[in-house]
Amino acid sequence: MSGEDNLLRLVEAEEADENNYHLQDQVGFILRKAHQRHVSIFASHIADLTPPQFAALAKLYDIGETSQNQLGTLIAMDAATVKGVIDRLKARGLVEVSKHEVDKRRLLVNLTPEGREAIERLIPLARAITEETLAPLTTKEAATFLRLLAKLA
Amino acid sequence: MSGEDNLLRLVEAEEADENNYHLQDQVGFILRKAHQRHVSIFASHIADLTPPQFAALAKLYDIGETSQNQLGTLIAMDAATVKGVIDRLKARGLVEVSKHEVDKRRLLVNLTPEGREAIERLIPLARAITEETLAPLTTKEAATFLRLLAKLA
DNA sequence: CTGATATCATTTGCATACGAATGAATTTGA
DNA sequence: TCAAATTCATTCGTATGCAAATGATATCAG
Repeated sequence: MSGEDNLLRLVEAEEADENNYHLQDQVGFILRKAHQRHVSIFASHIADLTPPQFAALAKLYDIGETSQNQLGTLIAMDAATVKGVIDRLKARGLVEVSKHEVDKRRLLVNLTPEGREAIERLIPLARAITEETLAPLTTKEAATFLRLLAKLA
Repeated sequence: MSGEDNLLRLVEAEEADENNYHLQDQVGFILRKAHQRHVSIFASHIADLTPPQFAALAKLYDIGETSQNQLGTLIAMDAATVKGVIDRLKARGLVEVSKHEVDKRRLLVNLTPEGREAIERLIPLARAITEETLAPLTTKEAATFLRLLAKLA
């Protein structure tokens, strides 16, 4: 085989690599799969609540009563989505809503005693979920990953 | 202030830290936000297709005709989800389906010429999407991030 | 060969997720 | 002050995403 042949092969290989699009290497696709895996782990530990519902309860537990819109901002949900989440939590008696006395546009949301009891019971499970999600990484890798992930989010 | 006071404060701080659950530090929550950001970037570059629809086209372009179920496995979608995605791509003339000659359970899916033209046109945009998604990271950080993310997915 | 098991696809029901449109209430600015 | 712009919430439409049930077909085991 001549040197020219080798060069030709190399050039063709580079072109093939450039022209080839591998879905499984794209950050968006892997991000979607990692998210799916996390949701699955979450469901295996906490069967009666979804991650968004848990997020709403956890944030209300953290900051106390707030408006539906503000809550949505804090847990990264748009107005339409947060409404559905709050409606379902309300139907289950975990949160209660009331009108803001001064600003009549606002809908205040707060935990009920049942909601408070629920989130206090679930937080230890949530810690286990985080741990299991990160289990494929070493402690050091997990710290690096979280740092970089936060830069992307 | 006595040494005992300092010790008490330290113990209280540690307890507070243990008892405090910060949603915004949990891998699941950040993963969800990073995924949201990616979808948003995707939509800003490719308005007429969703990431799952793009994934289906890209995989069919890569491997050629396959069954609906097999395609679902390759792009990480369950049977119910992939059916909806394929139905919509079919309605737009980007894929076509046919029955497997031997195994009558299987539904074969393939790109149409329009689908092939579309995915060839979109792949350069997809590269830009990946690049923009990873833009907050340096090249080295991005490589590290992708390696760790893949371990989680 | 045939009954049990497994696979492929579909359907239903529920839960995010978001764009766009709408209406009510508030704030701003000329 | 008052019209314009903004904010808060709701509704509608579309698109994942998954569990569970169902039906059709194929494979396996005795």
